[in-house]
Amino acid sequence: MTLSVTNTLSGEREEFEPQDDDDVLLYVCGLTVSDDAHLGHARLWMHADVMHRWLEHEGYDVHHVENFTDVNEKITARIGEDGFGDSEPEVARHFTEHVIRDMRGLNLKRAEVYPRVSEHVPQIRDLVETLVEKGYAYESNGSVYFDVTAFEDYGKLSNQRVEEMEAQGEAEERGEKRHPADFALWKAGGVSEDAVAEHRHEGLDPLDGPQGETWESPWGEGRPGWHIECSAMSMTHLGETIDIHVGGRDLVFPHHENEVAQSEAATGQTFARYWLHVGLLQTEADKMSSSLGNFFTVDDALEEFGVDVIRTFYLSTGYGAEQTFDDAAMNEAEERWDRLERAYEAAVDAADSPDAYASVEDEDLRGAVESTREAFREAMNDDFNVREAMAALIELARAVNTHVGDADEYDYRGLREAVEAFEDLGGDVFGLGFGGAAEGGDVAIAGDLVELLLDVREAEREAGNYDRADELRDELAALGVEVHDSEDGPSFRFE
RNA sequence: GCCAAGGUGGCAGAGUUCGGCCUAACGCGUUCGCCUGCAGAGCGAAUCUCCGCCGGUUCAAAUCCGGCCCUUGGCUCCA
Repeated sequence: MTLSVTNTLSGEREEFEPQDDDDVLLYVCGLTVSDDAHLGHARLWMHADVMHRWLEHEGYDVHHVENFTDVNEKITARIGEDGFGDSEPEVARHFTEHVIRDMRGLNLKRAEVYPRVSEHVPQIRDLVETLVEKGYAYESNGSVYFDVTAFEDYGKLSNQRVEEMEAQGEAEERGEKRHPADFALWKAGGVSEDAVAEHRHEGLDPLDGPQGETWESPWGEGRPGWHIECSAMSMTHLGETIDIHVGGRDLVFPHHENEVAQSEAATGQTFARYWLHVGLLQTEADKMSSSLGNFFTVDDALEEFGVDVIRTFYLSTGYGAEQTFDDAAMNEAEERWDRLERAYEAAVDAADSPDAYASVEDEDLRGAVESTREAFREAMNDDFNVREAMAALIELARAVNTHVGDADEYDYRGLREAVEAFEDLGGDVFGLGFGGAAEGGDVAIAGDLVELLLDVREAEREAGNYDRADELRDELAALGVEVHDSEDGPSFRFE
């Protein structure tokens, strides 16, 4: 049973075989650091992260590179705003730091390298020079453009034809370009004032003017084009041919198409062997008036829902499909995560209880662990079908609940195996917080205090003072402590 | 107009690569039963015979073929 993925290049499902048996070269098309990241970005990261984790789980050494685009008009447009900084690098650093905090908060595995455009200008210049020398690019007024007609395979990723694009652009729109589909590899001069004005936020003095960085080049002072950066950084850190390139579906054309063209024209080698595109996150679209509050930053979402609920939300739809973010979806995610977490805690507690010392054998439980691992693996190998894999985990939760609820004596080994499956599959692969934070210090004391209150409440119950008992339970609930009565006495969990 | 992704039961969302185990997984919601002093959690059950529309292929189609409708993303220095 091997991994198969949907490759945008072929439009079909293909068996995944990395160039090297042990290593996987993974490039994730990163973010332009001109704003705080929102849940749409996080969805891409999360799916790339789960792919990374699954490949590692299957024994591969994953070399993960993810760029930050820190040279861009959108960044210069923010200069001087809200104390973000007085230069392009300062503004970029401000947002980069924020984005890294978000990534940590989302429990993403670290990439090996997070290259920045500003640190790869020499490589970009070299790449552009190579393209000019090979006849795939031409200089025009100090800018350099890629000549799409010179690259035979142009359009192979997005399935478009150069001839058809020809019809779209009127001659006067071409400006310095020979063909309307040609794109800039190197832009002459400083930042474009028009582009900056377009992204300039209100309340800023337009006379401040753009203050973007510029670099020397054989064609004069200028800045790198947008698409070239990914090619240069990918090649610098992972070589001419990578295994997997992950990106948002909105970037297939022109960005990824152009990456393929310029990279392959320069090296003569395949740029990326598998192109995996992540579907976009939709909001309740048509309420366009409230579009201000319509997009959630990662920051706010982390605050409101917590990592595990956010990850569970993303885990309920395959990476390739679109997903809608709304209250109902988040509520469902919350319920699903609670269910998993409760079952996990029940398994941990039961395995540690006196009833587990008898250690009977429950075939159903042990069978469930085994079928969960099998189903999970099969689902993940099926184009990273996270929803199916998640379903397998929930089946395990049911099996644990049934065992803990029905059995007089517990199957210690079966419970341990279940706990391990939760931690391995749900924790390591899905990045969910199973058994993560060790309880200590204040939390332990709080737990002892709750126990104390529950003892008091038990006394009230035995005395028939149910009003008082319910009051205590309600008050604890208000503090985030969920009380659960059973034959064996009360238990609780922190929400 | 062109390219791409998608239209599945109250919601959400797998399944379509390799047609039958799909009278459609997992979950959310609702209802009921067990449990409980009550509640929650848990377990069990019900709800939904149906997979955008039309036609075709087949013993058999959500899954294959043809046509149509709709939604979303992209279409040149803009992520």
